[in-house]
Amino acid sequence: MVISSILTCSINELNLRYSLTNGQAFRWRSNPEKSKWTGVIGKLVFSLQQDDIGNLLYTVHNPDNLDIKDSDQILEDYFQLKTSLTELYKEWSEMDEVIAKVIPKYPGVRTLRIDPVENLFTFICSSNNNIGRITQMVNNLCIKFGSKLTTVDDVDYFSFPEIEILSGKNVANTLRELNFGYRAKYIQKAAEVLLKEGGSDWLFGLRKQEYSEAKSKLLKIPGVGPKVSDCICLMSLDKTESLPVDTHVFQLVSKYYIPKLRNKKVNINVGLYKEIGDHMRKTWGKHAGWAQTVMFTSDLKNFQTAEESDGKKVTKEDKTEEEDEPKIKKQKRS
DNA sequence: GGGCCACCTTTTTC
DNA sequence: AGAAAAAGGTGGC
Repeated sequence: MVISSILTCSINELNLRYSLTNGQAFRWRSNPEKSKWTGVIGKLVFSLQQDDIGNLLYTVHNPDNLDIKDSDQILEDYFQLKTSLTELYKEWSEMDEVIAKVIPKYPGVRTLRIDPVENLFTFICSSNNNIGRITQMVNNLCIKFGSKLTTVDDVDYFSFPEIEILSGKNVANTLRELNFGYRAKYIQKAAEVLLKEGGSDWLFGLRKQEYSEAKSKLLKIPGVGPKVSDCICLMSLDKTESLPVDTHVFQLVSKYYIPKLRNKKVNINVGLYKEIGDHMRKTWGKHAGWAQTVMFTSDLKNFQTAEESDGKKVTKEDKTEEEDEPKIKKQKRS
C-alpha cells in the first residue's frame, strides 16, 4: 500500500535538485535522470517528482493509516511552501544588485524546514568536512542507529536515530570505527546534553523563542558553535534572519559585499562573524538566511556552469553527489 | 578574553 | 606522483 498525490507548485517556487542536494538535507537519493527523489521525512519515506510546470507529484511508501491531507501538509511544511519564493526573489533583487544577477540562474532554491534533531546531529558532522563525506556519514549513522522503515527500488530507508540511542556509551567508539573522526564523541556527548536539557521537546520549543535566545541555547551543546547553531536556527527553527557564515559565505561576502576583507587572510572571530551576519541582514532583510541559501547554492561547484565556475573544475566530489550508487570504501590492492 | 592550533578523514589542489 | 591544503568548524589552551 502506498499513497500518491499532487501538490500545486511551480518551477520558480521549487527546484528539487537544488533544494535537496545543496547541503541542507543529506539523505535524498535520486534516480539516474535526477527527475525523482526518494528520502525520509520523519518516519515516512517519500518519492518526489515535478511535472513540467513544477507541480509536486509524490508517493508515500509507508503511509500506514496516513491521510492524504496529512502527507500534503508534511510536504508543505518541509518545503515551507506557504512562503512565496518568487516574492522574496523580487524583494532581494530590488534591494541588492549582486543577488539580482545571481538568482535568475538559480530559481526555486528553497530553505527547508528540517527536523531539528536530525539537523543538529547532521551539522555536528559538517565541521571541516565536505558534502560528499557528510552524506556518507549521515547515511551510516541512520543505518547503524536508526530503524528500517521500508525498501524502495532495492534501497533500504531508515529513520533518523533517537537521541536516547545516540547517547549510548558505545556510540562514540562505534562512530570512530565508521570514520566519523573527532566528531564521534561530539555526537554522543551532544545526545547526553540534549537529553539533560529536555530532548526533542526542548529543541522544538526553541521555535517559539527569539533568534538570539535560541542561538545561544544551542551553543551549550558539544560540537555546536556559532555556525552550526545558525544552521539549526535557519533550517529547523524558523529563524529566517539566521545567517550561517562558513567558508563559502565568507568568500562571497568578502568578494562582493565587504571589500576590506578582500584578499586578506583573516580567520573569522566572534566580532567578524557578527559583522558579516549583520551586514547581510541589512542587505537582504528579514529573510536574509533564505537569501544566503541561494547564494551558497550558486557557489557550489557542482551546480555551476563552466563559465560561472571561473576556473573551478567540476570534481569527483561533485559527481559523488550525483551518483546513485553508495560509495564503497576503496580497498587497497597488493 | 581573544588568538592560535589540534582535530579525523577524504578530496582537491599544486 | 606525492605533499599540502581544504573541506559548510569547534573546543581548549
